[in-house]
Amino acid sequence: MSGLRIATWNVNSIRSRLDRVLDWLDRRDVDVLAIQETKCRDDQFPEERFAEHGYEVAHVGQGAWNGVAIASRVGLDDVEVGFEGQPGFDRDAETTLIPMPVVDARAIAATCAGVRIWSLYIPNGRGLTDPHYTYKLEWLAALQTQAADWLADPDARVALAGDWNIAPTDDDVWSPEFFAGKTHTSAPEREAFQSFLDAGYRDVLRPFAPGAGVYTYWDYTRLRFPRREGMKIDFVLASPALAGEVETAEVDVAERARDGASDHAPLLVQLRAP
DNA sequence: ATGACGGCAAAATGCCGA
Repeated sequence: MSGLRIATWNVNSIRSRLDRVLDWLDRRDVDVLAIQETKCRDDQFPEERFAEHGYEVAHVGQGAWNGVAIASRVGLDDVEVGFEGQPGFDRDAETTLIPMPVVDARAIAATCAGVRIWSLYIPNGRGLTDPHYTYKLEWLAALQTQAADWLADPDARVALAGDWNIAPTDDDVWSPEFFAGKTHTSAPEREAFQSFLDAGYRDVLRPFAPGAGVYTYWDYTRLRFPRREGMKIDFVLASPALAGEVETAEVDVAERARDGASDHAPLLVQLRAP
């Protein structure tokens, strides 16, 4: 019996990417997939198609934006939408007097074969002086507070999987200069990412793909993919116990090369057989 | 100095993305 295969993928619309996502799950023999940017309401999510391929799905959607899900063929228990203290964002704060922050569909959890999986879509930030940037940092701080607690049991098997919208080191972007003054590489964002590592979480990919030029995202424009100009912004951060079970991890870059691909490639993690 | 691609929708232009 082989070990669990866990993946994360920002699919940039599950309705546009449905056939290729299902095909990828089959081809890569994936047990659990954390999905981000489903871009649909709960009633629009194609659960039946996933069921045909043997997967149960937990989803929380927000229409055209955001949306996260977990698809599993090894059980899907204790589903949790959002995390305690998850901040909201007020889209109309600039133009309306009454604050109306909305808790975005950016976090969902489930326990699959004994692993607590979080599918996370960290806010983009937009610009260093944008309210969305403050929101991003608050969101990460609130998540870190909870995530640190999830490590109280040293045997806890926890995976924080998703689109972190942070490139933690200069090796993780094709041009550090290009991103100077922009989001994703700023010191506060990198410190926020580091705070998860300081709490004990580990980037499960880096040991298997060290150094520069390992990316999970390439902009659709400017021929970024053929020019190999990408960013490493998708991560599976694992608790120490879970990280110790990892046999190998890889970015499926070939999936990004296909016609009609998401701008993100999937990240696949293979655990050792029990 | 802005756009490019791509997706979505109170849709044929505006928004969001990183």
